[in-house]
Amino acid sequence: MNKLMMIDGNNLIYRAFYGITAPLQTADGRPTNAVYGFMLMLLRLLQDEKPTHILVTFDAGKKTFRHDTFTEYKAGRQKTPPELSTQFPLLKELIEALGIKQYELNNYEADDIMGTLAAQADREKCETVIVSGDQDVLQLASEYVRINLLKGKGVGDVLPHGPEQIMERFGLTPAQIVDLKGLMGDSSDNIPGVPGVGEKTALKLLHEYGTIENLLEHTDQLKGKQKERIEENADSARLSKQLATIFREVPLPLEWDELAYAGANRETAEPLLRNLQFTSLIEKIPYIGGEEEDPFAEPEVKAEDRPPLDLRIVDEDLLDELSEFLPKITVLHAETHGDNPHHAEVAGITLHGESRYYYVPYEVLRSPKASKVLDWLEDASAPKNGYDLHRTDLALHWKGIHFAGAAFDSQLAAYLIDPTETATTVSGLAAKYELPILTEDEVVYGRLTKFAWPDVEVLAAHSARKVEALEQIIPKQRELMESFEMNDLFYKLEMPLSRILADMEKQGIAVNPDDLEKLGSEFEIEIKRLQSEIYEHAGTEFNINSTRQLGEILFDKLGLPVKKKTKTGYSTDAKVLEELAPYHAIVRTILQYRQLAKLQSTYIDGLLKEIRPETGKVHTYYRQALTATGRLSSQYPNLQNIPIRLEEGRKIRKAFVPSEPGWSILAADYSQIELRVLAHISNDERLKEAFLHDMDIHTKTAMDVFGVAKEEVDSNMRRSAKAVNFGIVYGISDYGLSQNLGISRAKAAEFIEQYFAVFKGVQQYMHDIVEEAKKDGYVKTMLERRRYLPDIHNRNFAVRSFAERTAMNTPIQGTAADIIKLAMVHVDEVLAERGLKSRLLLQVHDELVFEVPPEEMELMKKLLPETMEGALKLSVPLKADVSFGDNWYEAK
DNA sequence: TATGTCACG
DNA sequence: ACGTACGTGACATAG
Repeated sequence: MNKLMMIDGNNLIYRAFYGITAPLQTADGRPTNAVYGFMLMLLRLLQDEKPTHILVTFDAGKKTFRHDTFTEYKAGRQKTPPELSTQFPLLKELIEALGIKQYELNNYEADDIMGTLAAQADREKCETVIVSGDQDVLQLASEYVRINLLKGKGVGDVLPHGPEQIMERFGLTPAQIVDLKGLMGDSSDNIPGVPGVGEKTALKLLHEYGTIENLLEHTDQLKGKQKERIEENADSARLSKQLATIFREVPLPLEWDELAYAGANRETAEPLLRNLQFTSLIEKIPYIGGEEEDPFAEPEVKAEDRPPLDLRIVDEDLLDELSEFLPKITVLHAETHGDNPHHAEVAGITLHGESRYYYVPYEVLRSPKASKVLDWLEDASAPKNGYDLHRTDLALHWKGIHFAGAAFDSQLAAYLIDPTETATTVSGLAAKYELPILTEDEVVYGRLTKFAWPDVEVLAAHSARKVEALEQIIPKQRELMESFEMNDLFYKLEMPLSRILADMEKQGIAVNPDDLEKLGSEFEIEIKRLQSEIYEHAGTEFNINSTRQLGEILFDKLGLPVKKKTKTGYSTDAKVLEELAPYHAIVRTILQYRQLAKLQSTYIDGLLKEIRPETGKVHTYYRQALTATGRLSSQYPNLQNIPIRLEEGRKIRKAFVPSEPGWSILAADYSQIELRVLAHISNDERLKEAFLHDMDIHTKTAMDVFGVAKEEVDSNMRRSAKAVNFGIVYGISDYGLSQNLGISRAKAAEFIEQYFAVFKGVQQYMHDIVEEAKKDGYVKTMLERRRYLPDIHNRNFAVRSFAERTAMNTPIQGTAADIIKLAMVHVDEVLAERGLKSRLLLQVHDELVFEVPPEEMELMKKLLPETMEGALKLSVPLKADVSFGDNWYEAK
C-alpha cells in the first residue's frame, strides 16, 4: 500500500523558526533553530505516518501567476529575517541527504504543487497526507487526502483534518474553504476579502448561501450595513476567492518513483548532522537498510546502553575514601521527593569529580563516620555546582544538615537563558543540549501516589547519569550566558540571592495561631449569617460555592439578566455581581459571603495549616526560576498575596508577628518603582520631571493629560489618570482601559491619545520596544535579563497583540524585579558587615519585610531606604518608605 | 485535572 | 474583525 506525504516546506520552516527559540547554531555560528525544529517535526511525522513516498515543496521566487491578477498579492509582507533565510540552503541540503524528494517551480507556490499532486492521488485513490500550518490547504481534503494542520505555535502537534473534521469545525465542505477565505480575506497574504466580514459573519453567510456566487445573487435578502458592504465589495470577494483557490493543474515533470522514500544514506547524512551539531538526532534518523521490521523502533540511546560510569555506592566503609576525595568534587546532586522543599524527603546525594561518581545514601550520611562529608557540605569555600541547589539546601536543612558553597546552579542558568523554557528538569536540559536521552525521574520513581524509591543501585545510576549530563550542560550554559552578557546577573545577583532566599525561608515568619483563630470565629459567625440570608432570598438551600448551582439560582430561578458567560455556564464573578446588585438584594449578600469565605478558607484555615509545629512559623518557598519577567513567586504558603486592600482581610496581617519578644516588624517598600523605571527607560522628560520633584504621579498625570492646574484635579480625574498609568505599565490597549474604568472604548482611546500627546517619550518607547522585539526576538531588562517573544510575529491579531503588550511590560516589571533583588543582596551585605541582628523575612515584589530588635530600629530606618534607593542608579531617584509596628498590620 | 474565582504587586 | 489589560498562587467544585 502506498502512502504519500507532502510537506509545505516554507510554512514548516517558518513555524520552526519562531517556535524554537533556543539559540542553536553551527560550530561557525550560523543559526540552525529552524532547521532543527523542522527536523523534529519531520522525524515525528515519519514515525507517525510511515509514508512510502514523500515530497517537500517550496515556494519559488517572488512572483507567481497570482500577481498577474492581483499585483498587491502578498504585499506588505515582512522581509524574511536573515537569520532564517540563511537556513533555507541548510535545510534543503539536509532534506536531500535524508533521501527525501523536494521540488519547487517558478511561478507557482508550494500549495499549487501539492494541490496538483493531491488531485492526482485522489484520482488514483492513493492515501495522502498534507502537512502545513496554513488553513488554505484545507480545500484539498478529500476521501483520500487528509490535512495535518499544525496546531498552536511552534512545532508541536498536528490536528488531522479530513472532510468530516472540516465539517465539524466550520460546517463547510473542503470546496467551501475558498469561499470562506474570499469573504474573510487573509491579511498575511494581503487578500482583501470583504471589509467588516470576519470568520463569524463569513460562516453564517456561507451556511445560508453556500458559495460567494450564490450569496452575491441574493444580496437583496440581506439588509443594512452588511448588504451595502457585500454589494460594494462583490468584485473583491470574487477576486479574493480566486486568489485563495489552489491551482491544481501545474505542469509537473515529477515521476511517482522519484518520490519513493526508503530512508537516509548514513554516509552522507551523518557528517552533515554532525556539522549542524545535531548529534542527538543521528541515531533517531531512519537509514536505508535499517531494521526490516520497524526502522523507527527504539532509535534513542538509552542511558543504560552507554559505557558504565565509575560509580561507587558509598557505605560506611567507603566514607574514608570519599572523605579523601572531597577536594576534587565539583558537582553535587541530591535525589529528593516532594514539591515543597521544606517537607522533602532525601534519598541520597551524588558527588562527582574527575571521572568518579559517589552516591551517598541518606542513612550513610547520618553515620558518625560521615562527619568529614558533612563538614564539606557546609563549607562555603568548597564550591559546588548542581541543579536546584536551593531545594537541596532546604531539604537538608530540615534534616539538620547544613549546606553552603553553591557556585553554579544550572537551573538558574537555564532560567536566565530562557525564563519561559518549559524544560525545567535535568533530562529536559539534556534533551535541549542534545545529550544522550536521560530516563525521566518519573519513570524511575513513579508518579504521585505510585511514588516509590527504587533499589539503591538503580537510583544511584540514574542520579549519576544526571550529574554526568550536568557536567556537559554547565559549560554550554556558561558560554551562552557569557555571550548574552549575563555574567553579572548570574554570578553577582541570582546566585547570591538564592542563598539569601534560602536563609529567609529557613528563618520563616512567626504567625500567632490564636489571632487567626479568633478572627476566624468572627468570620465564621458572619459567614453563617450571610449563608442563611442567601438561602432565604433564594427560597432554597444550595452550595453557594458552586458556580453552577449559584448560576442556576441567580439566572434561572430569579431571572436576573445574564451579563457574561463562561466556557461552562453563567459567569458569576465579582464584576458581574456588581452589575447585578441593583436587581436583587441577594447579590450583595453573595458578594460579602464570597469575600469572607475566601478569607476563611485561604487565609485563616490555609495559613493555620502551614504553621510548622517545630518553629511556630510559616516557611514559604520562593521560586526563583519560574516567572517570565524575573519576579519571584511564593508558595506553601503564598506570602505575596496576604490581603491588604479591604480592611476585613487586612486584619489577617495582625497575626504576622516578630519571633522575638520586644522586636518589631518593619516594612520597607519602593514607591512607584515601575513608573520610575519607565521614566528612566523611556527617558520621557515630563515623567522624569515629575519624579525629580517627587510629585504625586497620578495627580501629575491628570494635570498633564487634562491640561488643568493641580487644584482642579478632582478625584475622578486622578482615578482615571491612575488607571492610565497602570495601563501604560501593562502595555496599553483601549479595550483594557475601558474595562478597567467602565467607560467606552472610544473614550479610553481618547485618554490614551491625550496621554501620548503629553508623554511623547513614553509613546516612543512603546513603539521602539515592539520594534526591538520584532528584530531580536526578545526584550531585555536593564540588567540584561531576557524574555523571548516568538508570538511577536504571529499572524493572529490577538496573539500578536498579547506579545506586543508583553514586550512593553516585561522590561518595566523585570527591571523593577532586578532592582529589588539587587537591594536584597546589598541589604544582606550591609547587615552582615555591621553585624546586625535584624533579619530579612519576606519579599513582596516592591516591599521587604524585616524583624528588628529595638536597639537597631533607628539605624534600620536610616539604612534601609539608603540601601534600597541606591540599589541601581537611574536618571530619576528611587524612593523607599519604611514603617514599623508590633505586627505586619501595624507596619503600614 | 480543568475551571472559575479571587487574593496580591 | 479579531479580543486582552502585566505577573503570580490557593481554594472549591466537578468530572
